[in-house]
Amino acid sequence: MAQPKAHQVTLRSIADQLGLHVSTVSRVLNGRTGDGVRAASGDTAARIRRLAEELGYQPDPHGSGLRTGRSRLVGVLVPRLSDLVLAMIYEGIDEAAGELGLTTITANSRDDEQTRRLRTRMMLARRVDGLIFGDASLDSGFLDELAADGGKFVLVNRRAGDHPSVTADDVTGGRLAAEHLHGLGHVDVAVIAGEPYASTGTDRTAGFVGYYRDRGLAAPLVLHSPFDTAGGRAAAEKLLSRPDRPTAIFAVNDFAAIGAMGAARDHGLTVGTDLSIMGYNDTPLAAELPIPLTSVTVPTREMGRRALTSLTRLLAGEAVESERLAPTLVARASTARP
Amino acid sequence: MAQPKAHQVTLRSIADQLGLHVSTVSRVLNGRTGDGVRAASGDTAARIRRLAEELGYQPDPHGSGLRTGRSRLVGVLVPRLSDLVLAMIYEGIDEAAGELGLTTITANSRDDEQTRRLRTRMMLARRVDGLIFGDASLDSGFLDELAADGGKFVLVNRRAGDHPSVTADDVTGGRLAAEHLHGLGHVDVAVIAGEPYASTGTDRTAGFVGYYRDRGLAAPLVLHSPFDTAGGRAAAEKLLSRPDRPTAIFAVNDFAAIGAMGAARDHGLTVGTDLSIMGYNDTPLAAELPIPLTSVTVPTREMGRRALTSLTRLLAGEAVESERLAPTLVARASTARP
DNA sequence: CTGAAAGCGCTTACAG
DNA sequence: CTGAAAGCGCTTACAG
Repeated sequence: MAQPKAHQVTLRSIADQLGLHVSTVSRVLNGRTGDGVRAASGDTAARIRRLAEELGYQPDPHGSGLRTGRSRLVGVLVPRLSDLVLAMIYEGIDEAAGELGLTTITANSRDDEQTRRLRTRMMLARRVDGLIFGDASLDSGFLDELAADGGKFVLVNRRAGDHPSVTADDVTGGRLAAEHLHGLGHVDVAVIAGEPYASTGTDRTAGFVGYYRDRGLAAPLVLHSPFDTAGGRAAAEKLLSRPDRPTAIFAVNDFAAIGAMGAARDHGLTVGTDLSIMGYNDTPLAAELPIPLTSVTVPTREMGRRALTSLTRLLAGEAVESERLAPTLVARASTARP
Repeated sequence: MAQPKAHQVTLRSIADQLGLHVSTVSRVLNGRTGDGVRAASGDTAARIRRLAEELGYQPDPHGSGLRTGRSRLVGVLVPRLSDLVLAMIYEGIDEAAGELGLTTITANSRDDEQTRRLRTRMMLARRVDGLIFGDASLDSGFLDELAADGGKFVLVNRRAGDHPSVTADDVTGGRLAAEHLHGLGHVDVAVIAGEPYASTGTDRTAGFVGYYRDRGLAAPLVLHSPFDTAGGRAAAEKLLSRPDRPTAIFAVNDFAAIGAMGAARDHGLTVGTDLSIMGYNDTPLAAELPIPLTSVTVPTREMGRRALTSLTRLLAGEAVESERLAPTLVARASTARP
């Protein structure tokens, strides 16, 4: 026998109190308002709605989920939620989900293939209706498999293969960065490029390098590194120790840029004056740093919102196109003429 | 009629293939291994387990949830996930939850009472088994109500009322900060105290102020502010504009401290030399800043893990005690002798 | 407009 | 050791 649940309000308890059948109550409470078709007579419907409201009825998702085969649950996989950019994207996703009565569950993959598979599996076990991946690797093998198995998902922040994605136009963003530094007069420039498996880093780098190359200028130095502060510091350390050290550094991520600022200080260089450094994403910190950081703004939360919208379209059977949101550059004190 | 689900593996499909009854399969697959009691003969059990494994059986939580009245879902409410400290706590919670086969859902309350109520309601509608609040307000009215209604929850990071919580010992942390600055010789000190409704800020401030008061020294200046960089900058701006400006500032949060560093620079002060600034939480950024930030380390992820453990105990009917984790101070270049 | 039935997948007390 | 039944709460095609 089932556990008696704590005097829970169910369709049945409402139906019984009103002397109606539970199916009638269900029809009314699920009735898309504004329809021509009515689920019950105006009077009956009103009585049902009033009582449901009064008792604080909340449909049990286990019941409806079991019956409909849909959970109204969306899984969101990210490299790590403690990466501010991903946290903000997730906030956008969750905000949009909440407005549609969807619930999100999230997990960190730490950009590790095995963890990615395991956590995806756990989300599928939870019967999510669809997934949003914020941790796509350019090597899209896992996603290809998942798609082949009928998995429904969209990517956010990073693109991969031909899977539908909502990203910023990172190539353009990288080009904006190059245009800015070149415009200031920087010719010897370097890129702290992030991880090679992430389209964000590689696209920004490609845009940046392309700009210099297209003008027949010396190719920028490119160094890969983790996306965090320590990674940026280590990469900048290497760059600044070279005899032909650059006059400007473009880090594909604000946190890496902050790390680079630390390395600059260690080398006795004043950022903005002796060395220009810029970041990417324009995190809330960038403007408030002791030396405000030039960065490229990306509509992070909006990216999350759109990814969720895209996913719901996909789940509704519509075809969805990838979206590329436009970045803009914000010049601050960390970059200046050489 | 129900939607035919995509050839899903169910207890029934396994039972049919093996010529067994679904209840037998259920008993075997739920059998706590290592029991003296066996759910089925060794041979039958082995066949069931082998087939389940082979087909990749994953129990449908809608079925078990409906039946047992438990969802194995935990709700986590935070002020905002884009606050790094909360993101790290959440990571700890989710990590521990995953190890126990629990799934977490999270939401931002933005420290807004109405949002807090709404999002809690949504989690309850999702039938979470229990809740973890990372956004407790010292005015614990809402939590008192929830507890009276039989809601099961623990608090994390911030304490409130007598509700079970897992926090750092913030009073001690504040005292450590005071001891450090006083030890360096700072007498004119100020506190950027955060929001008055959060125990983190008020406890750290109380510990700090208490240390100076206990020694008969002038009471530190105390200014409340938002916990973020912009808030810290604005508060420091005020402090540094005073004729009797302090020689050291204790910000109860690293991000506020970074904002204060910006304000110092605007005033032409070199942090560490002309003005000491310290933060709290020792976020990964602190050590990597151009001027490394003195801070108080708190085992953030561990706090999250323990909160989850506490909640599972509570849900199992055990009595749980509040926990206070010990903080330690990390001295860096941002604080020095006046 | 409303009722009655079926059944989604699961667990568990009961029989044998 | 295994089966059979009941029932958790819900939705939906079918009748009337």
